[in-house]
Amino acid sequence: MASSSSSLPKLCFNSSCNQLLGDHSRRGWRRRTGEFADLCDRCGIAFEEGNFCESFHLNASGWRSCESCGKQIHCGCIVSFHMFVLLDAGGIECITCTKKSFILTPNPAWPPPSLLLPGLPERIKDLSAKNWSSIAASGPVPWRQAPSLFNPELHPKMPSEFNIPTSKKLSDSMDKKENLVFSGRLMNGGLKGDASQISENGKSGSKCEDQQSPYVNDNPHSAILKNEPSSPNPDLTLNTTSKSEIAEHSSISVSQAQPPAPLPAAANYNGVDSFGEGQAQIGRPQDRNQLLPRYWPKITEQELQQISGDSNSVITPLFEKVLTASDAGKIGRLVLPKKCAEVYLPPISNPEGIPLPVQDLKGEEWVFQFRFWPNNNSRMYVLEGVSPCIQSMQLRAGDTITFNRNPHGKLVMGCRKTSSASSDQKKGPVNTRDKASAHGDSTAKKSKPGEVTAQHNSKRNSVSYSPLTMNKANLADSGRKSNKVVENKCDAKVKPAAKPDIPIKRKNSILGSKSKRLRIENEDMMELKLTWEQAQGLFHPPPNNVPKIVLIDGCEIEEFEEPPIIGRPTIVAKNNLGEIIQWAQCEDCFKWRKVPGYAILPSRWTCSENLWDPKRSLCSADQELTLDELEDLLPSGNMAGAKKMKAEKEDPDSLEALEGLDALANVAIQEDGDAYASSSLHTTTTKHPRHRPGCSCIVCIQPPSGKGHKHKQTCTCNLCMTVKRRFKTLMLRREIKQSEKAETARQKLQQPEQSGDDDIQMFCDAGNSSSSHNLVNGEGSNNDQSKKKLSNQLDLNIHPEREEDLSPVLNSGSITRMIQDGTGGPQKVKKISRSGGNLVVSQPPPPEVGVENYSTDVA
DNA sequence: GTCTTGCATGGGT
DNA sequence: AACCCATGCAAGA
Repeated sequence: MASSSSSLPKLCFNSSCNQLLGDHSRRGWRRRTGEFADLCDRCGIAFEEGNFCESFHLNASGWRSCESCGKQIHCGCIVSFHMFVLLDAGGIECITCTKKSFILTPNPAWPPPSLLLPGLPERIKDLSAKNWSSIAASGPVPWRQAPSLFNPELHPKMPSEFNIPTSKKLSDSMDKKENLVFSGRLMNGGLKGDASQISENGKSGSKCEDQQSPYVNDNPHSAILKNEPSSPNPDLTLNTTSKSEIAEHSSISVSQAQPPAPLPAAANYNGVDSFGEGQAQIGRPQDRNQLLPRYWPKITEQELQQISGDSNSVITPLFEKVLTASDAGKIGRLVLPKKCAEVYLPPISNPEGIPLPVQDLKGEEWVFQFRFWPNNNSRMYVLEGVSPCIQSMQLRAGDTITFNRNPHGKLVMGCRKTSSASSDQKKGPVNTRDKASAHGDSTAKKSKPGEVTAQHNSKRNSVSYSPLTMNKANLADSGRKSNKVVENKCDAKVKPAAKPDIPIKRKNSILGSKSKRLRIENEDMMELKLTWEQAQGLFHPPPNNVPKIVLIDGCEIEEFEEPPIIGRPTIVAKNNLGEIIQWAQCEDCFKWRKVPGYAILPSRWTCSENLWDPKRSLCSADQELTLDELEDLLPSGNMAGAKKMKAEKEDPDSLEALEGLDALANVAIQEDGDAYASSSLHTTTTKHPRHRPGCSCIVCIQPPSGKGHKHKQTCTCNLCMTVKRRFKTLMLRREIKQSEKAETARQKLQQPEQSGDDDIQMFCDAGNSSSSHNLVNGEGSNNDQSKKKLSNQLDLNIHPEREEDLSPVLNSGSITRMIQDGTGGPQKVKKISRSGGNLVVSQPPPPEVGVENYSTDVA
């Protein structure tokens, strides 16, 4: 009897007594810590005889009468919590009367079909234990909400019946303040009244109306099953039984030696809560037919409260499932775990199934088709037509859907959304699977694929400021395609506050998944890469900030400690004095203003912000540049402003049409995913953070792909000369490396159009008209016309960064080539693999290239 | 061409 | 080894 393990002198746990306990004490009720209240002889005897509340709580509030026999029961008191059940229609019933009411049913977890159908709620409302008994078939089950759940012979046990860990473990669980409630904890009383509010010594009886101990309804079963229904003194019987079970439970707990956390946290919680003696029967499912732990309802109090709402409805958590991609997909089929379907849903014999009304959290009623498919001599249960509901609840793959039953027998769906991606990654177990893992669920523990994926994701989800992490919003502006890529191809976890799209189950990786739906095709990967690169192009590195280069999935990502600067693109040029200047276009009037070379302008910049030239700090001020100068200066793709101005000047009527064309062009450019389209004339590339405005290296002097100023074949500007020289240099290097091909290479140099069969393939920019002066072509080597057209033409509009990709360090196995867009539209960039891999390119401009001469001098 | 339906497949438990 | 179940996929609407 003595249960005290402390060496300190102890007082009787009954606060009304507090008598000093000697060596001998009597064990009272089970406390929430899992220990037992130590009582003095007098109190202990009163407890054992079932008179404790009558003796000590008589003046406390919370006494209620059994609706059937009128017996007074002190509700809400831990001492007598198991002596009554809450009636659906209100009121309580003593356990004796309850026992008379319940009998088991073959599948009593499910109410009569009539209860499944809408339209009968009123009838259901008055459903009492007797109603349930009328539909029951065999055996006493005091859990009117789901009597079958406690039919160990016919049905899998509810989590409430799973093993309870040792008291120590239970205590530990309590210490962790698990917020989960026992699945069988039905009563909203348990929701509204914190368990802790129910004093262990019964002092909180005053709150009993609001704190009807729910737990007795969960598991009084244990007492009843172990006691003869004819027990003359139910109270005493219950107490006695409890005590015997307590001992039994202790041994069970130890012998089964479950890890502290393998059980649903809910069970853990209840295993130690103040309602506790009912857990004597808690045990792990004994046979293989029982639910897998992953389906155990791990519903939290909060969720229960959400489901039960303000009503005093009693919610019975049945099972839950983490939504898969299929479940949450458009197809609208939710695969139900077989056991769950067979145990908790109405039996179906016809594959066509039956309509199954389900209520959601908002009280909305949905009717799904509950059916099965024959599958390998078995069945596969599905709920069809769940898509609207899933969408309504804004659930996605990875979220958990819970199935509960309200007192009326109606299914109520709850949900648990996975937390945001970042917290997922950082906080560890968050989703159900992880929770299960924490519980020791072996299946969950093996779910390493998810971890792999998480790592994979985290790879992309740099915490530091990188264009990648910031490119979402920007890409949204810079191109629909890019945006699409980000949304579809990047794991949603990258997106802040987004949930993972994929439940990550069994799959080794999303990218490498066997699932076609999850797999990112090579082409898409390429698209993704380009998108990242484009994103990089949008950012200026913060001043004096050297980025950290990270290689992710072969993509070079720069990370900055500080957020990158998104600056307004400008045209770098030189003035008469040879000083580096920039030409910036006013957002409002489209006029170009000269600003110092060092200036970094905000993305939206207007004349009024022209601090350097007060004379031209108003839009009304004339533009310094003539239109012709401007035309020379501007890359063709960015002539919108100039054209607009010119058109306005020459023919005001044409302006509108021109704007329309520009809009179309912009759309086209954006469609092509060119992040530069929206802005860049010359942006400081983050690929080369040292390239500041004014930098005139080979990379910086070139406009972005497709946007460049068209140079004529005979053009001898510095840029053209540089490119030509560089091309020559490249070929020479190649010549050295491939001595046996030296002769061929020289020929190619002289007749570049023939070089297409090899590595270097530069394509013309067909954006120009017939007089276009583009370069070398490889693809068209078998096309004589193309050859002629392309011969001796240099493309000065190649993407400089593509060239950088040629760096053997970064991309030794591939070479970028510009593929001519036959429509004359923006170039598309593809990377092709090189088998030879022996071309060394993209070294810094050779020394002979006088970079200082490459700036376009427009002054 | 798209959507729906029902079965098949195969990795995971 | 049997079963489960996520998902593919073909046929039909």
